[in-house]
Amino acid sequence: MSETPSKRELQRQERRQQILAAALAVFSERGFHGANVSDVAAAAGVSQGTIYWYFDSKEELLTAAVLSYFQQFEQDTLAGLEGYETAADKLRALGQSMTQLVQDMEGLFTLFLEYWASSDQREEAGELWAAMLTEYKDVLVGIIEEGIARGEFRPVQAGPLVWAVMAAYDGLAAYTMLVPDMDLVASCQALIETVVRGLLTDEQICK
Amino acid sequence: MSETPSKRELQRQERRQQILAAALAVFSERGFHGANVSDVAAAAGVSQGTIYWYFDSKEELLTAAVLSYFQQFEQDTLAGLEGYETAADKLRALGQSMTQLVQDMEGLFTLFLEYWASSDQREEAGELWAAMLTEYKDVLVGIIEEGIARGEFRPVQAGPLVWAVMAAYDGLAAYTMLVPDMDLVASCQALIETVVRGLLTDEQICK
Amino acid sequence: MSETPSKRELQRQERRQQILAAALAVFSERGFHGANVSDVAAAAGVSQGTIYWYFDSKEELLTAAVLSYFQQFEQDTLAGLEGYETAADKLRALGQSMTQLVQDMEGLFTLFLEYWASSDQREEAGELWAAMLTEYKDVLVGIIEEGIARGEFRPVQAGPLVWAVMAAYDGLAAYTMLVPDMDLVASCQALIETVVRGLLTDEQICK
Amino acid sequence: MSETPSKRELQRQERRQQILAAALAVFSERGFHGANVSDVAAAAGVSQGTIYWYFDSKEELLTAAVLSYFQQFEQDTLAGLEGYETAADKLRALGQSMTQLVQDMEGLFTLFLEYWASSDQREEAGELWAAMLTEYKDVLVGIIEEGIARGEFRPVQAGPLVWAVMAAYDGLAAYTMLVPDMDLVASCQALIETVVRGLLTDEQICK
DNA sequence: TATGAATGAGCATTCATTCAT
DNA sequence: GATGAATGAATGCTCATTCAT
Repeated sequence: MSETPSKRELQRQERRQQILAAALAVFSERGFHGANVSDVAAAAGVSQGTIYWYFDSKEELLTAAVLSYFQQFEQDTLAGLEGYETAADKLRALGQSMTQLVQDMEGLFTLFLEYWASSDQREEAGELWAAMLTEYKDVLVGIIEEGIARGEFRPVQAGPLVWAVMAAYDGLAAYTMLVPDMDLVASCQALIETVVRGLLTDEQICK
Repeated sequence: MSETPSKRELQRQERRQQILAAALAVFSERGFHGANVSDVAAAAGVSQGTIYWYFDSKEELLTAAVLSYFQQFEQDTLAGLEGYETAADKLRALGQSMTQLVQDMEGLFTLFLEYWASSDQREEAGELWAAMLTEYKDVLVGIIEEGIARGEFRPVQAGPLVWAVMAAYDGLAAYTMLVPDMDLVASCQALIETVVRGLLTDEQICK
Repeated sequence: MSETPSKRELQRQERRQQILAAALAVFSERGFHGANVSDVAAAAGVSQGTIYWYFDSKEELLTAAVLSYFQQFEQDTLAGLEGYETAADKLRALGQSMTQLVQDMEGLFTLFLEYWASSDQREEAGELWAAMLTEYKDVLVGIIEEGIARGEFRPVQAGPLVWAVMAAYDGLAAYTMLVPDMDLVASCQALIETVVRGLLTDEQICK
Repeated sequence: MSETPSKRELQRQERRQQILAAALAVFSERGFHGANVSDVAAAAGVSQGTIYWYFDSKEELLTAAVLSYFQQFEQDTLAGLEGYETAADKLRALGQSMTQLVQDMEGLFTLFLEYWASSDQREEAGELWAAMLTEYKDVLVGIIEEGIARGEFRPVQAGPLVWAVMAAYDGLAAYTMLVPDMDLVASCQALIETVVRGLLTDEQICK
């Protein structure tokens, strides 16, 4: 009845976060199939039963963990875009955020891949995922179209290109774990530079 | 008297292929974790035991299936490169092969993702993967460096860029399944075109 | 308030005993290899999973069952030694306990044999066994040495002889099942009597 | 039709021996359940199928191997009895043979135990085994009764005692593997000496 | 709320045995 | 005779999920 989220509710949220953090850590280390619920429970310092008090299934737990992580990332990143003038600079800034993300994620990325790839979840989770990616894509498309409008970029169809660029980052995250001597940062930079140059108008280049 | 490697051996190879094909089909449809060995056996028209006569484990079966598929692809693709003159055209040709691959693979790609992401294999199988990817990368790097030598491309560091492009294709394959309304072919083309343009020297662009 | 170790813990112990008893019964009837975990589960009135909640493996279950049985036997037997005066009488009393054991054990003994003989356990479990046997041996050695000190027995090296006597009982248990018309009790008595006489000093015999 | 066992037949016997030897080696090293038919086949340098050309089942293979070994032993041992005068000396001589056997057998003994203990075989194999043991027992009983007749031994019931002595040897063989620091030879000697003394008449001792 | 005990379906793998060649 | 390929029943064990306290 009270407006303040009762101490109970606060504790509940806290406990929930505690479990989510543990889940993220455990899943990203051992993979979704490799980790089991009791591992998460142990890492969170609660019993198996408690996990099911907060989440309906192992799958839902994973979804929640992944979402919470990405929502945080998205907020932080978009906020960091302020203060850049040209579309090219904005693209470069976003590129850096994504590079950072890819570096930080390590195991997390494997986890996402496995999660996508695992057959059962494709429906529900796929939609969530698609929504997040699309949101992200729209930001990038916006920047490019802005660049086109400003005469900075050639009049390309931004959408397909943006998908490819995002896919490249995700793919690179995967490669990192397979090809240890690959220079992740160099690849990210080479990509964004080449793409930005590919977008520039002839005037921008030939002036 | 005959040069042929004994009928037995032939039958053996045939049976092996039969199982590999079934494994590829079943795994790519139901995923590695989702499918069980008896599914594969049934699809191949043999008993479970027979699977183990030809492969040591479910995992090894997967590795063999995936590898055999890719080796075939690699051969075909590289053969198709003949007949193109400029580095830009070769890149475009390769881009088309990869686009085709990504389209064909559908379920296969999910499988590869799961395979990469799944925790156990990372060691042995990861190295196989890395080797294949590296081989591929070297071909692409060779083309770009040839382009640089011919004065067609700017003197970029080809390696990192190539990784990013390959990663983009793989990533797009994954996206396809998540974001149904994404235009895969358009993305592939936008990528390769933008990248090729990003590589061209100022002279090529401004002439 | 209560000293009792929580109802939970009590139930846990009870359940554990219940499973151990079932395991002993099932294993001794069908042998370790012949019986399967679900047999034990059924006999204990629990599910297979529950077995694994209490024991790590089928093998560990066997070890625990066998140990619990023997520890009980050891306690009972040693307690029964009180009240005998001469070393010879003590030996005879122990001999009777062991005879009784051998008679009761029937299937159990087969199980123990299989357990010893089965290759995997030799390491860990073998040590447990060795410890138990050694403990037992020391008791017998103590009695004989006491007899020597009292001038009742000749000054023999007790250790090796005791091993042989214990081995004889175990061997007889095995023979019982192979040679149905063998008179187990007579053999046990003949053995202990002959050995006791063999131990007596010349004075004891010739007086 | 020919009396001479045709070359075919000779080869067959040879091959059979070859398999028996391999079986004995493999089974005694890995145990009956631990070893599989293909292990034996590999050790014998033949294919699995061949094993079944010579033996009906894994079990029959084991039986044949064990029997062939023991029959050899029995022959050798009994032959060695000639040349001893007193019953006591004969007992001691037999004791030495058995000690030797127990030492040589190592893994073989484990094998026998496992074989006995394993539930299925008890019927057929048990009888074989019983027959062999009984034969052996009768020899020992004969010696003791001869000693009694000669006035060397007390008029004991030889049968039960002999079973116990034989059981002791078998038991010691088992113990050897469990209790590494047990002195097997000392135990065997202590046993036979104590038993022989236990058998001697008062006159023999007090004279 | 939280616990830990209980469940039981599900699955990879082994291996004695058979059989076409 | 001999081979090696094929079979398929059998089983230990895992783990997401449920439930009595």
